[in-house]
Amino acid sequence: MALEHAILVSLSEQPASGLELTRRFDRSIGFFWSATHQQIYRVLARMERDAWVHARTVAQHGRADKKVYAVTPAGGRELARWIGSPMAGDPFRSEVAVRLRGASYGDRSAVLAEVRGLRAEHATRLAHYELLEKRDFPDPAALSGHDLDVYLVLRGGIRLERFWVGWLTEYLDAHGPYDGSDHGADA
Amino acid sequence: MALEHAILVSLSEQPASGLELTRRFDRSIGFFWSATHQQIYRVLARMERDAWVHARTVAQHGRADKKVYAVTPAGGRELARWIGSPMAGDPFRSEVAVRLRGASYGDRSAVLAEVRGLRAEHATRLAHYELLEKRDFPDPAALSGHDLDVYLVLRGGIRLERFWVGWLTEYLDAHGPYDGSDHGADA
DNA sequence: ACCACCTATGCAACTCGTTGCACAGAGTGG
DNA sequence: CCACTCTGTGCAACGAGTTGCATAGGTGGT
Repeated sequence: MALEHAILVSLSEQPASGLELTRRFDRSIGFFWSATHQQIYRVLARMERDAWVHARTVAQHGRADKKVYAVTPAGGRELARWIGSPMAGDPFRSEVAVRLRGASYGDRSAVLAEVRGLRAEHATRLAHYELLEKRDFPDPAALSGHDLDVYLVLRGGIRLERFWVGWLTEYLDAHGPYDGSDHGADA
Repeated sequence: MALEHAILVSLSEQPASGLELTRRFDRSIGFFWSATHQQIYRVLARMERDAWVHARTVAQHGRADKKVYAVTPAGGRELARWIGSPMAGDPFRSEVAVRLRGASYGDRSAVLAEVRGLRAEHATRLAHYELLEKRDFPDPAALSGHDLDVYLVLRGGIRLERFWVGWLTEYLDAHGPYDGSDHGADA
């Protein structure tokens, strides 16, 4: 549904091959949209068929040739059309929430341990994002246009990680009359 | 992947028919997991085949018969197993984020209008959740067990809606040198 | 009597996404 | 030279989820 458009955004920022796109989807774009390389290749093929992108084969130093994709005018029009189309809120689908709600039907202490691990992961990611923010956007007030958009999406990632850390902490506090530190391994 | 387990949680709380489950997935459970009735019927059939649930046909007043499903011991064991299995963080996949990042390739003012509408929706939902919190959980400190879990998941919904309202507000503030109020209709 | 609508269940076809595997060229180490 | 690994591209099969439609009984309006 939207992978095509995520790819159009990414290729508009900078043309890339399938594998390069895959790496982006494991990094910056991947903060809010993930995709495997197979899916990307398949969608790229369809987009090329529809003339939304155009491939240019590039011979490389020692490696295999790569096909570098760039957005065509038709692709740009499609992206602009989609950007302006009505926006639906993202459906929130959380396996974690299902588990938390069902915790009393399983091993509560195991769930608490998992939640501690999960909170640690989110805290790590949050720290990483905050580092990126400081490093890449020292003066947010000076930003505008696409740079500002990139910054604001990073801000969204930061806010989201804070949501997770906050919620999981509330969960642990409510269920654990223990202290916040771990007597065990994780966290 | 997890719809089976979401259904197990819901049926553990209270047995239900396919349509009743569908309504739950449009309400409380649906805050963090959505499913259409077709999908629910299909998964229920598979779960019955695997003996995770057992159906009892119930004749009704005037309406058509319904099949009320309840969790079997085997289903309870499966749920307990899943609850205790390693928990992966929920992948965050946001079409909204893709649009915000790509806004400069389309009509910026249209995006801003959409974002204002979206923020209004999230604010409405937040108010609704906060009402539920006050009405159903006047004394959270007294909760324990499954009731506490239900409350904490609602708290997650509240925190998530606050995330959305906060982020979208930051986006609008950064892009709109206008005031926060709307000269138009939404917001 | 007829039509429209509601509850309740379900099938079929399709899209989206994941997983596992394949293949080809090129560099690296034994 | 052979096996291994890395990059780069791709197919096939499957599972998850959505959309559209079908059916069957009951209820209420005209």
